[in-house]
Amino acid sequence: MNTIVELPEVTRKRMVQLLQLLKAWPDNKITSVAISESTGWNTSLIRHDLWLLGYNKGVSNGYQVDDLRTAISQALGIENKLPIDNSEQAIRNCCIVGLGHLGAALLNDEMTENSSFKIKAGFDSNLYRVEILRSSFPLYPANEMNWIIKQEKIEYAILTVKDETAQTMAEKLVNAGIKGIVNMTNVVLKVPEGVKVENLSILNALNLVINNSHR
Amino acid sequence: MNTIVELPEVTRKRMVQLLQLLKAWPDNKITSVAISESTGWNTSLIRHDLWLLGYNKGVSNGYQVDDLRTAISQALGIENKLPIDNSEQAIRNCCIVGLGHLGAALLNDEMTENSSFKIKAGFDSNLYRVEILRSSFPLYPANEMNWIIKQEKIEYAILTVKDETAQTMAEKLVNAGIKGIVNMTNVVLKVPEGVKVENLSILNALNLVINNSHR
DNA sequence: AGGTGTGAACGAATTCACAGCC
DNA sequence: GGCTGTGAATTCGTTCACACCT
Repeated sequence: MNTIVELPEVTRKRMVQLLQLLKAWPDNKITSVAISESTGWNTSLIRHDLWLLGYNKGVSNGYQVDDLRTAISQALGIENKLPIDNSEQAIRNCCIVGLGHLGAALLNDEMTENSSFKIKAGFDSNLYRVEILRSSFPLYPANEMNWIIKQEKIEYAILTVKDETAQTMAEKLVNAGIKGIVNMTNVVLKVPEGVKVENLSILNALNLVINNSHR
Repeated sequence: MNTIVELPEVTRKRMVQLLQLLKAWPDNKITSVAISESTGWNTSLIRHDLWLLGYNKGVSNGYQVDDLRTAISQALGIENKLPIDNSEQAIRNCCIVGLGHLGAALLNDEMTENSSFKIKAGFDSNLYRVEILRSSFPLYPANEMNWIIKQEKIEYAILTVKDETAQTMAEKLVNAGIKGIVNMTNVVLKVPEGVKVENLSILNALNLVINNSHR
């Protein structure tokens, strides 16, 4: 048996991905071997992750996809809902900060469809953008960020401002009570402990994808 | 002394970020303590990383920012150039696959300015998009991907198609000889060993940024 | 046979500790 | 005193090995 202890970050990362794999899985059965073939993770690692997470309903010929999905979702607190399922569940409100090219690309709900996230607002310090852009949720000038975030109970932000203003904006978000930031800028953000940052800089990713294996 | 061995992936990741930090550093001197304050990494970890990478020009009162920058760039093969510097250097060609909201947001060069990357092409299977979108590099229908990639010597791709076609497109990219993929879809891509994938799914990032620390 | 659950064994990454330098 | 370079010690993550199930 395994005590309810904080899951390691690496495991969480894999489980979030596994959830995506399961979402698109054709069959209703899956084995650690099959997962391994799709992901490259060692079969023991997969079983071990599942074990850490407290799941032990696997039978000798694999896992039940639906059951595994809901188990992982619950363990991670993700509530990755199926399109049909409209059960009452925690909605996590988020916002987009910076409506330049990248931010403006996120102005429709499609990304968060069937997820437990809901985009409630977009912000930009450029009033023109705020007025001219069309979106499926309201846009506001950046100076209204603080009270809107509080009023709308927004907990997470997607940061798509330009590098120069990234740190300043992050600080404003933190002051407004934001709990997590998806950072699409190239900047290494400095945030107080307790605020989680996930870095998604495309340029940094390109730099990491360079393959200088000497072989 | 330290033999020229493959750098661990974690170290590479930190170094790419450190490079960004140095790029914006106001002073020309920096210490491991200062880096730690900005990034949260333990000071020993920073020194250790630098050591792994073979750098040992730090004096007892810190590092020379410019020198450290070029050293890291070289060690990683990144050639992170300063705006002024127009030295001859390896250009890494890349392309954007999928010109939906996200892909269309990347149709100008600004992201790769001052980097060693150059976007040479955009692809989409929707001919209408290919014709109507404006960009600072040519756009092509997806079925011309293979020969354009070869002709233009494109090595890296940013994948911004919708989830349903992600795996198929990735396979086409691999067949065309692509070496690395920045994967902005939610799909866990299955690629042959030797092809590097960096996952940048915004939705997955949101799921990871959820903070269920029980404290 | 082909699968899971689980702890132990192993390997990788981080932190500690301290000598040496300015 | 405050800093780096570096190996050793420690912590953390992955893989192995095997009992058990169907």
